Amino acid sequence: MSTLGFALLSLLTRGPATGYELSQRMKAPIGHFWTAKHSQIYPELARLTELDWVTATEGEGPGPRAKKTYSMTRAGREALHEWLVQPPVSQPRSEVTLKAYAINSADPGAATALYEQVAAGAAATLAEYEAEAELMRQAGMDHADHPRFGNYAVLRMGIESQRALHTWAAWLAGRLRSGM
Amino acid sequence: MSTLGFALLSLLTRGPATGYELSQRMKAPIGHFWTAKHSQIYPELARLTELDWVTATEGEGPGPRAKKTYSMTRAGREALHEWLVQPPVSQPRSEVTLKAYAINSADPGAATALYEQVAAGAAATLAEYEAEAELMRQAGMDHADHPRFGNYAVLRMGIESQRALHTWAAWLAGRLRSGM
DNA sequence: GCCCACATGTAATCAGTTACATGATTCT
DNA sequence: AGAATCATGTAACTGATTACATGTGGGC
Repeated sequence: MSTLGFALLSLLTRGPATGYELSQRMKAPIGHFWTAKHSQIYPELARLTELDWVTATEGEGPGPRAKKTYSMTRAGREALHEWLVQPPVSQPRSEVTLKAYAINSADPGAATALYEQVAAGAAATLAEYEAEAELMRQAGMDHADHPRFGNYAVLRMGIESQRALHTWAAWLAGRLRSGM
Repeated sequence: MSTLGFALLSLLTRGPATGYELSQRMKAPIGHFWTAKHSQIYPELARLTELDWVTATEGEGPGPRAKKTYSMTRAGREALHEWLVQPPVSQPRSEVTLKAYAINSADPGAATALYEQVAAGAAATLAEYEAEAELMRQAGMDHADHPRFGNYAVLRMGIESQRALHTWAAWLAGRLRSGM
């Protein structure tokens, strides 16, 4: 099973949902670290159904096709349970870091502007996440026994990532300015 | 042109190379943020050659085929120059963060062990990167005018990323222990 | 003799994005 | 009347991994 399959199972731990709702749920907070379009989600749900890791109950849809609400099965829960504690393998990809590798081939002014912009964007996103995290703490979501502690944990990673990006981009912009 | 194409051009700013050498060069430091197998690199070099962004000079190879050494052309340098200052679009993917989202469905003991392991791994990688960065500073690579400043900049992002990962994983492991 | 480094490719498959296709309800 | 939201799918294509395929030279 692909990572996306487990991502969908993870989303279903928050309760049954349609493919459409799963794609909405995927937006925040895990969308900061894993995304998929509906065109990838629907076939994946079909595969999960084949495996009997999820089941669908059909109902009246707004369009020409039936609306299907998916729930995890016992087998799905077991598969997820195992996957969750396997050491992760995927390595990150970062286009902005790749660009920094060839920075001496870039126009200094434009490059400085780019990394200042990246730093500013990271600062803005960070502020957003911090505000959301504060709301979550007020709801008690920062305790491991809260049913949506996972949302808080993911947001914390978002905060750490954006902080790292901000620190780095601001440092780089500064270096470029002093080297001009 | 795909991101990989620009990654290869970036690697060629360090001097002409064969496909094989490019795949070696890709290992460190940019391999921490962008990788490709040789099976993806060779066809991509062919596409870059079609575009006249690189040229190959052929020579005797160790195997049945000729060894080709690639160099960037003026057009390649111009294309890279433009790409370097375009705002990056790709969003990161993190399997370990995805797993944290469904943490309440995991076995608490195994999950604690997993995040402790992630934290320990990040600490080890961080120490490695710090040592390498110190060597680079001694070589003067921390100045924007040094021809390999890009290597140092990428390594700095590696340091910030590992620091963020370590902070987060250690925090999460601590939370899981206190919630047990 | 066997493994490793050097060196280059192709084929099959899987993962992910973009575009195409349909249609009801609700809000402006 | 037109746009947005709800809702589900397929087709075509691009990007990336795994597996197949070949062959030399050097070290143990």
